[in-house]
Amino acid sequence: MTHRLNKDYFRSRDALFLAEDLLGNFLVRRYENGKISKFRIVETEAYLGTDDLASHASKGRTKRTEIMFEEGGVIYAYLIYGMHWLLNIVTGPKNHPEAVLIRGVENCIGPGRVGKLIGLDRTFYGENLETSSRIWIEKGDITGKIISSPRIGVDYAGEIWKNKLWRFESK
DNA sequence: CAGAAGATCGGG
DNA sequence: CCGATCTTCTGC
Repeated sequence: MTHRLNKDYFRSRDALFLAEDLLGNFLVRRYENGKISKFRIVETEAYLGTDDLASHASKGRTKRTEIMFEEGGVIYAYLIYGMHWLLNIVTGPKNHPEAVLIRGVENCIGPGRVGKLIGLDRTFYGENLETSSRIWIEKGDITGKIISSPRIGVDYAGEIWKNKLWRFESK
């Protein structure tokens, strides 16, 4: 028996809460050939609102970031360094730009690796996690303890934001 | 319109 | 430590 997390789950809490709460849940991918794979989420980061200078949403509403302003429960996928697709889950209510970056799943650490693992590309931008037939999140149990630390690769965001302990790992 | 930098990764 | 590789944003 499995339990697919619905839109209410993603829109009713902020990215900071959900980044930690998503640990232990399963990222589920149904590939074109029908094969279904489930990956336990073990590392995440929260990007919160327009003030957070590490968040793309701090640039304002653009064609790239507009999905972050939508109601939680959809995917924000984007290409970084010309070769890595990163998976983000939009959270919170509409017009409240937040997202959780999936940095690692069991046996596969690194946001670019996760994107490659599940075959992420631009067509996943805006995908609805409640209704999609190819990607969704299922309830799982947390194992071990959770540690938090500064987010990776955001030194450009300034002292306030780069030092936020908004990266979460289940050990 | 040109140039720089990026929520990264793998190889040497 | 450096190159890959391309989108996005900034400045002139």
